[in-house]
Amino acid sequence: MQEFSHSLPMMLYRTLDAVMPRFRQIFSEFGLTEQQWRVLRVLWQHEQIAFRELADLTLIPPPSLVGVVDRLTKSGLARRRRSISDRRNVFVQATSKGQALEAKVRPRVDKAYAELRRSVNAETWDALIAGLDQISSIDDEAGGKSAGD
Amino acid sequence: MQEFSHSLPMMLYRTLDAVMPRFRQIFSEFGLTEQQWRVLRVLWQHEQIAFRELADLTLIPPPSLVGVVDRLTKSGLARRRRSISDRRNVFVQATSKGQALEAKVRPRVDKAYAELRRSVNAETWDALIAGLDQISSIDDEAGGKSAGD
DNA sequence: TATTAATAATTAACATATTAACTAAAATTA
DNA sequence: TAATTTTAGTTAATATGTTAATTATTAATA
Repeated sequence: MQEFSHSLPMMLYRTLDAVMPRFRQIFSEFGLTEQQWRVLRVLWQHEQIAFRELADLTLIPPPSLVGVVDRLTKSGLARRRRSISDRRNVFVQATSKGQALEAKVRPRVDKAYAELRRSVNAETWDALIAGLDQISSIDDEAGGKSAGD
Repeated sequence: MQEFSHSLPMMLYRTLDAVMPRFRQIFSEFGLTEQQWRVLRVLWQHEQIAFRELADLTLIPPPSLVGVVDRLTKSGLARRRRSISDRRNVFVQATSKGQALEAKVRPRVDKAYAELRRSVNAETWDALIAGLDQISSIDDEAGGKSAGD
């Protein structure tokens, strides 16, 4: 039985702790949080996107996303739009100011990401991504809350 | 250039989202949060442990750990103890009630963990852990906040 | 020894995660 | 069509993450 410190969850958290600070450093230079960056990152490739889909793509839970979009709106970087056909739905889109930010932030982030990737052996990296992809696609049936109830 | 959705950070978050719910489910049955579990998990193998070391081993940042230990104390599962030699230092230890909890919670968690591990190919798992270990040991020099300033 | 610098834990302020409850709107059914 | 159920977004309550500032204590130095 492996050590607690080397359990999968702890390894995942430790890796995030090692990797994220360099990116958050960049985000903060532009007054962005990590979650705000993720939302913008998605908005930059969608003219407009449904709230729920935005939550899925950013991995931000809906209750949290409400606040993130609120703050992006206050910053003038994004805006909400009610669907006309189904007024329950909300679409989110980047403002022109939000769009303009891409040209400034992305190069910095992309560069940091490239540096990170270069610091790791290529096969190791690919195996890692593949492993993560495999585990993240496991159906969460344990716990009894599956879709088959 | 790979997709945003398959960037390392997003893959790590997605994996955690896939893996953690089954454990949190168990924790909640015993009135524990994930962080409280982590602290107890460490306290169970240390007669007493320095606050800072506890933060390092649980990967819980000190400001957060203050609250976690507070709540564990209110629950009667842990207690603080000031160091006599250096009154700045705080030691944390599990109460007898906190120790007793191990026999109830750990078997459940260990079982869930074993199931998780069985659901993944052995070589994939090992490669994953190895990759995470390698990346998490990268010196965070990017950002200019290294120890060499 | 008085002063200054360094440490350890904590507090503060703000943003986010988690789970449950709630509201409005739409879809379904009696 | 009225009542019921479902769905989408939001609010609420509590816990935690992140960064900076504070407090208490100790160590280092003039």
